[in-house]
Amino acid sequence: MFDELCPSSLNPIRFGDKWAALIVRCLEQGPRRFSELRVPLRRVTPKVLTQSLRSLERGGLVKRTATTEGGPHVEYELTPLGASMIEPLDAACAWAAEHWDELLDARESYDHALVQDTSV
Amino acid sequence: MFDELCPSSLNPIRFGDKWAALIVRCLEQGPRRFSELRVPLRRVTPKVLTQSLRSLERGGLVKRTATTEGGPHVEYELTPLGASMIEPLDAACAWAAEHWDELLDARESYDHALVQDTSV
DNA sequence: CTGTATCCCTATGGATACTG
DNA sequence: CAGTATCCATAGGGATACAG
Repeated sequence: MFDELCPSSLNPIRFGDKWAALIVRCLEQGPRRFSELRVPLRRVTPKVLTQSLRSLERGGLVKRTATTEGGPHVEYELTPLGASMIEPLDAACAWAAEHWDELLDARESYDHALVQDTSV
Repeated sequence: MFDELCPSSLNPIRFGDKWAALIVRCLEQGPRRFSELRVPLRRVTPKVLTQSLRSLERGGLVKRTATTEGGPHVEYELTPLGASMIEPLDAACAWAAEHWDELLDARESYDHALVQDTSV
Protein backbone atom coordinates (compact mmCIF):
# COMPACT_ATOMS: atom_id res chain seq x y z
CA MET A 1 0.00 0.00 0.00
CA PHE A 2 2.75 2.40 0.90
CA ASP A 3 5.30 0.84 -1.36
CA GLU A 4 5.21 3.60 -3.89
CA LEU A 5 5.39 6.26 -1.23
CA CYS A 6 8.41 5.01 0.56
CA PRO A 7 10.72 2.46 -1.03
CA SER A 8 13.55 2.43 1.42
CA SER A 9 16.04 2.58 -1.40
CA LEU A 10 14.81 5.97 -2.58
CA ASN A 11 13.11 7.77 0.22
CA PRO A 12 12.59 11.39 -0.67
CA ILE A 13 10.14 11.87 2.17
CA ARG A 14 13.10 11.81 4.47
CA PHE A 15 14.92 14.12 2.08
CA GLY A 16 17.81 11.73 1.77
CA ASP A 17 20.48 11.13 4.37
CA LYS A 18 21.44 13.11 7.41
CA TRP A 19 23.12 15.94 5.53
CA ALA A 20 21.12 16.10 2.32
CA ALA A 21 18.61 18.70 3.43
CA LEU A 22 21.34 20.86 4.86
CA ILE A 23 23.39 20.69 1.71
CA VAL A 24 20.42 21.67 -0.40
CA ARG A 25 19.83 24.67 1.83
CA CYS A 26 23.47 25.65 1.45
CA LEU A 27 23.25 25.43 -2.31
CA GLU A 28 20.00 27.33 -2.31
CA GLN A 29 21.96 30.56 -2.41
CA GLY A 30 24.13 29.58 -5.30
CA PRO A 31 26.95 27.23 -6.32
CA ARG A 32 29.40 26.25 -3.61
CA ARG A 33 32.78 24.58 -3.61
CA PHE A 34 33.56 21.44 -1.69
CA SER A 35 35.47 23.24 1.01
CA GLU A 36 32.84 25.96 1.23
CA LEU A 37 30.29 23.34 2.14
CA ARG A 38 32.31 21.86 4.95
CA VAL A 39 32.29 24.94 7.14
CA PRO A 40 28.58 25.59 7.68
CA LEU A 41 27.91 21.87 7.99
CA ARG A 42 29.57 21.62 11.35
CA ARG A 43 32.84 20.44 9.87
CA VAL A 44 31.41 17.26 8.45
CA THR A 45 34.25 14.96 7.45
CA PRO A 46 35.16 14.87 3.76
CA LYS A 47 34.18 11.26 3.40
CA VAL A 48 30.66 11.85 4.61
CA LEU A 49 30.26 15.04 2.62
CA THR A 50 31.37 13.23 -0.51
CA GLN A 51 28.91 10.45 0.18
CA SER A 52 26.00 12.84 0.55
CA LEU A 53 26.95 14.83 -2.50
CA ARG A 54 27.26 11.70 -4.61
CA SER A 55 23.88 10.58 -3.42
CA LEU A 56 22.33 13.93 -4.33
CA GLU A 57 24.09 13.85 -7.66
CA ARG A 58 22.78 10.38 -8.31
CA GLY A 59 19.25 11.56 -7.63
CA GLY A 60 19.67 14.37 -10.11
CA LEU A 61 19.29 17.03 -7.43
CA VAL A 62 22.82 18.39 -7.58
CA LYS A 63 25.21 18.97 -10.45
CA ARG A 64 28.95 18.67 -10.03
CA THR A 65 31.31 20.68 -12.20
CA ALA A 66 35.07 20.22 -12.04
CA THR A 67 37.88 22.18 -13.61
CA THR A 68 41.60 21.63 -13.22
CA GLU A 69 43.04 24.92 -14.38
CA GLY A 70 45.04 26.50 -11.59
CA GLY A 71 44.51 23.66 -9.16
CA PRO A 72 41.46 21.51 -8.58
CA HIS A 73 38.22 23.42 -8.49
CA VAL A 74 34.87 21.75 -8.06
CA GLU A 75 31.52 23.41 -7.81
CA TYR A 76 28.24 21.97 -6.74
CA GLU A 77 24.93 23.53 -7.65
CA LEU A 78 21.28 22.63 -7.54
CA THR A 79 19.66 21.29 -10.68
CA PRO A 80 16.14 22.49 -11.51
CA LEU A 81 14.92 19.30 -9.88
CA GLY A 82 16.96 20.06 -6.81
CA ALA A 83 15.65 23.59 -6.71
CA SER A 84 12.09 22.28 -6.89
CA MET A 85 12.75 20.46 -3.66
CA ILE A 86 13.30 23.68 -1.76
CA GLU A 87 9.63 24.48 -1.49
CA PRO A 88 8.55 21.33 0.39
CA LEU A 89 11.81 21.41 2.29
CA ASP A 90 11.17 24.94 3.46
CA ALA A 91 7.66 23.96 4.45
CA ALA A 92 9.10 21.21 6.62
CA CYS A 93 11.69 23.51 8.15
CA ALA A 94 9.07 26.16 8.82
CA TRP A 95 6.88 23.60 10.53
CA ALA A 96 9.76 22.40 12.65
CA ALA A 97 10.73 25.92 13.62
CA GLU A 98 7.17 26.85 14.44
CA HIS A 99 6.57 23.85 16.65
CA TRP A 100 10.03 23.45 18.04
CA ASP A 101 9.07 24.41 21.56
CA GLU A 102 6.09 22.09 21.57
CA LEU A 103 8.26 19.23 20.41
CA LEU A 104 10.83 19.85 23.12
CA ASP A 105 8.19 20.27 25.80
CA ALA A 106 6.37 17.09 24.79
CA ARG A 107 9.63 15.25 24.92
CA GLU A 108 10.55 16.57 28.30
CA SER A 109 7.24 15.77 29.93
CA TYR A 110 7.22 12.31 28.37
CA ASP A 111 10.66 11.58 29.77
CA HIS A 112 9.72 13.10 33.10
CA ALA A 113 6.65 10.86 33.35
CA LEU A 114 8.81 7.86 32.58
CA VAL A 115 11.15 8.66 35.41
CA GLN A 116 8.23 8.91 37.77
CA ASP A 117 6.93 5.50 36.74
CA THR A 118 10.30 3.88 37.03
CA SER A 119 11.04 5.28 40.45
CA VAL A 120 7.70 3.94 41.74
CA MET B 1 24.87 27.43 11.95
CA PHE B 2 22.51 24.60 11.25
CA ASP B 3 22.44 23.33 14.77
CA GLU B 4 18.97 24.56 15.50
CA LEU B 5 17.65 23.20 12.26
CA CYS B 6 18.85 19.68 12.60
CA PRO B 7 19.96 18.28 15.94
CA SER B 8 20.32 14.64 15.15
CA SER B 9 18.48 13.73 18.31
CA LEU B 10 15.28 15.42 17.16
CA ASN B 11 15.20 15.68 13.46
CA PRO B 12 11.76 16.63 12.25
CA ILE B 13 13.02 17.47 8.82
CA ARG B 14 13.36 13.79 8.24
CA PHE B 15 9.96 13.28 9.82
CA GLY B 16 11.34 10.84 12.34
CA ASP B 17 12.36 7.29 11.64
CA LYS B 18 11.62 5.04 8.72
CA TRP B 19 7.99 4.42 9.61
CA ALA B 20 6.98 7.69 11.24
CA ALA B 21 5.66 9.42 8.15
CA LEU B 22 3.73 6.34 7.15
CA ILE B 23 2.16 5.99 10.56
CA VAL B 24 1.09 9.61 10.55
CA ARG B 25 -0.56 9.13 7.19
CA CYS B 26 -2.37 6.08 8.51
CA LEU B 27 -3.65 8.00 11.50
CA GLU B 28 -4.64 10.90 9.32
CA GLN B 29 -7.97 9.23 8.70
CA GLY B 30 -8.73 8.62 12.33
CA PRO B 31 -7.64 6.55 15.33
CA ARG B 32 -6.22 3.12 14.65
CA ARG B 33 -5.45 0.12 16.78
CA PHE B 34 -2.05 -1.48 17.02
CA SER B 35 -2.99 -4.41 14.84
CA GLU B 36 -4.74 -2.16 12.35
CA LEU B 37 -1.50 -0.32 11.79
CA ARG B 38 0.52 -3.44 11.09
CA VAL B 39 -1.33 -4.40 7.94
CA PRO B 40 -0.87 -1.35 5.70
CA LEU B 41 2.69 -0.92 6.90
CA ARG B 42 3.91 -3.95 5.04
CA ARG B 43 3.67 -6.15 8.11
CA VAL B 44 6.24 -4.27 10.09
CA THR B 45 7.28 -6.33 13.08
CA PRO B 46 5.65 -5.45 16.39
CA LYS B 47 8.93 -4.43 17.96
CA VAL B 48 9.64 -1.85 15.30
CA LEU B 49 6.08 -0.57 15.22
CA THR B 50 6.18 -0.12 18.99
CA GLN B 51 9.47 1.73 18.70
CA SER B 52 8.12 4.16 16.13
CA LEU B 53 4.90 4.72 18.01
CA ARG B 54 6.78 5.40 21.25
CA SER B 55 8.96 7.86 19.44
CA LEU B 56 5.97 9.67 17.99
CA GLU B 57 4.30 9.64 21.39
CA ARG B 58 7.41 11.07 22.96
CA GLY B 59 7.42 13.90 20.46
CA GLY B 60 3.82 14.68 21.30
CA LEU B 61 2.62 13.82 17.81
CA VAL B 62 0.59 10.76 18.72
CA LYS B 63 -1.61 9.95 21.70
CA ARG B 64 -1.98 6.44 23.03
CA THR B 65 -5.15 5.33 24.78
CA ALA B 66 -5.47 1.92 26.37
CA THR B 67 -8.44 0.11 27.85
CA THR B 68 -8.54 -3.38 29.27
CA GLU B 69 -12.27 -4.14 29.27
CA GLY B 70 -12.92 -7.18 27.15
CA GLY B 71 -9.29 -7.81 26.34
CA PRO B 72 -6.50 -5.36 25.62
CA HIS B 73 -7.52 -2.53 23.36
CA VAL B 74 -5.17 0.28 22.44
CA GLU B 75 -5.85 3.15 20.13
CA TYR B 76 -3.43 5.59 18.60
CA GLU B 77 -4.48 8.95 17.29
CA LEU B 78 -2.84 12.14 16.13
CA THR B 79 -2.56 15.01 18.56
CA PRO B 80 -3.19 18.52 17.24
CA LEU B 81 0.57 18.84 16.92
CA GLY B 82 0.70 15.61 14.97
CA ALA B 83 -2.13 16.77 12.74
CA SER B 84 -0.27 19.99 12.04
CA MET B 85 2.51 17.92 10.58
CA ILE B 86 0.29 16.58 7.83
CA GLU B 87 0.50 19.73 5.78
CA PRO B 88 4.28 19.79 5.27
CA LEU B 89 4.28 16.02 5.05
CA ASP B 90 1.74 16.09 2.25
CA ALA B 91 3.78 18.74 0.51
CA ALA B 92 6.80 16.46 0.64
CA CYS B 93 4.81 13.47 -0.60
CA ALA B 94 3.29 15.50 -3.39
CA TRP B 95 6.73 16.66 -4.46
CA ALA B 96 8.02 13.10 -4.41
CA ALA B 97 5.08 11.83 -6.42
CA GLU B 98 5.36 14.63 -8.92
CA HIS B 99 9.05 14.12 -9.54
CA TRP B 100 9.21 10.40 -9.04
CA ASP B 101 9.99 9.65 -12.66
CA GLU B 102 12.71 12.27 -12.81
CA LEU B 103 14.31 10.84 -9.69
CA LEU B 104 14.28 7.34 -11.09
CA ASP B 105 15.57 8.46 -14.45
CA ALA B 106 18.40 10.50 -12.94
CA ARG B 107 19.38 7.54 -10.87
CA GLU B 108 19.35 5.18 -13.78
CA SER B 109 21.44 7.37 -16.04
CA TYR B 110 23.90 8.07 -13.24
CA ASP B 111 24.36 4.36 -12.63
CA HIS B 112 24.57 3.71 -16.34
CA ALA B 113 27.31 6.29 -16.75
CA LEU B 114 29.20 4.72 -13.88
CA VAL B 115 29.13 1.34 -15.54
CA GLN B 116 30.51 2.89 -18.70
CA ASP B 117 33.37 4.48 -16.82
CA THR B 118 34.22 1.33 -14.96
CA SER B 119 34.21 -0.85 -18.04
CA VAL B 120 36.57 1.56 -19.81
C1' DC C 1 -4.57 -8.36 21.32
C1' DT C 2 -0.62 -5.77 22.48
C1' DG C 3 3.15 -5.85 23.21
C1' DT C 4 8.61 -7.64 25.33
C1' DA C 5 12.84 -10.14 25.01
C1' DT C 6 16.55 -11.72 22.47
C1' DC C 7 19.56 -12.09 18.90
C1' DC C 8 21.60 -10.45 14.79
C1' DC C 9 22.92 -7.93 10.66
C1' DT C 10 23.73 -4.07 7.96
C1' DA C 11 23.89 0.72 6.92
C1' DT C 12 25.21 5.11 8.52
C1' DG C 13 28.22 8.07 9.94
C1' DG C 14 32.55 9.55 12.11
C1' DA C 15 38.06 9.78 13.02
C1' DT C 16 42.24 9.67 11.07
C1' DA C 17 45.49 9.43 7.66
C1' DC C 18 46.87 9.57 3.01
C1' DT C 19 46.82 10.88 -2.36
C1' DG C 20 46.46 13.18 -7.13
C1' DC D 1 41.96 21.67 -3.09
C1' DA D 2 39.19 17.75 -3.37
C1' DG D 3 38.80 14.00 -2.37
C1' DT D 4 40.13 8.19 -1.03
C1' DA D 5 41.33 4.59 2.09
C1' DT D 6 40.90 2.47 6.26
C1' DC D 7 39.10 1.39 10.50
C1' DC D 8 35.55 1.65 13.85
C1' DA D 9 31.31 2.51 16.82
C1' DT D 10 26.68 2.78 17.03
C1' DA D 11 21.94 2.70 15.96
C1' DG D 12 18.21 1.15 13.10
C1' DG D 13 15.75 -2.18 11.75
C1' DG D 14 14.33 -7.05 11.30
C1' DA D 15 13.28 -12.39 12.68
C1' DT D 16 11.67 -15.14 15.98
C1' DA D 17 9.88 -16.44 20.16
C1' DC D 18 7.52 -15.53 24.25
C1' DA D 19 4.34 -12.98 27.91
C1' DG D 20 0.47 -10.40 30.24
